[in-house]
Amino acid sequence: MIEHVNYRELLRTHDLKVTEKRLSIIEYFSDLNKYVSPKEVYEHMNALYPGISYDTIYRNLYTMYEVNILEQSTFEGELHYTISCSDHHHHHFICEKCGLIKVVQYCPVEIWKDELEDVKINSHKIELYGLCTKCQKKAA
Amino acid sequence: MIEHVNYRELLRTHDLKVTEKRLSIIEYFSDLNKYVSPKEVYEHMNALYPGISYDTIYRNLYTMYEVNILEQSTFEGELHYTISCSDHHHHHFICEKCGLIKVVQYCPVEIWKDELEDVKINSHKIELYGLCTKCQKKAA
DNA sequence: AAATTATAACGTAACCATTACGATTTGTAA
DNA sequence: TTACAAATCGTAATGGTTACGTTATAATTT
Repeated sequence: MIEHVNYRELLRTHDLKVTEKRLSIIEYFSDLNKYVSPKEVYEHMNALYPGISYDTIYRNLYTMYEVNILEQSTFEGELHYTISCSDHHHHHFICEKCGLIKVVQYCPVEIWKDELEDVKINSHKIELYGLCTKCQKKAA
Repeated sequence: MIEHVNYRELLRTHDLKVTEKRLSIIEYFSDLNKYVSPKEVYEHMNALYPGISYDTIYRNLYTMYEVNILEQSTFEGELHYTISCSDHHHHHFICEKCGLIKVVQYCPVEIWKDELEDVKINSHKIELYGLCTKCQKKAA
């Protein structure tokens, strides 16, 4: 998780102008620790800034994804974003019920590179799905 | 890859009526060995059966996915399908250039279960992306 | 083989997430 | 504080997907 310290700095680092809306979006994500859809972001932002444009939401989400402030994933056909844990390679467990994220460290990409020696692996996507501790208890 | 043998049988096994369109869709996939979008399937089918309904394409793709004749994946925000290699657990390498699929055997799901002992892992998604041998040569 | 019934396909429009765009406002640097 | 580039607004368009009443076809029964 990115440190709270200074969202202004975070945006400046990536040559993005520091705007109210952007700060507000980052703040929304900062303690969320789950993937949310643009719609959810829109609803949150529209409460704070009534009449905010879709354009502002979608473009900012994508822009911040491009510079690695956010992570993007497609879940059931829809885009979802979460704040980026930018400092090291990792993957995610995602709770199917509540969307909670847990970071997973182990990554066997080197093993796959051996298995597929004739192709060039540029990237990979790994996601684990299931129920978090809380949602397991609720289900029982 | 499912054996060519008998697509009729394949459909009957899953309590699906054997129709021309369905046979034709399976035939289209049978030697393709890559993920394609519904649009691509539509274009192929519309050439064979001019005026074919979107409904027929989308519903059949989804139906055949449900009974595991096809596999589904989301790539750049769009659904994609390929014929299912239904007989064993595996994952895919997908060529970013031409869409070619290679099957990957190794799967570390047990390691992840150890790492995340407090959650219940129900499923997982693993995909490797890069360039196949042919597309590497073309690029050079 | 004909009749019956359940499922599939047709034709078309609606839905909905996402994107586009000209006009306006705001942030930043000179 | 002026000027310019970038961001936001407001709104409409786009495009993949789904919905649905009607018609056709496959499978089952008589």
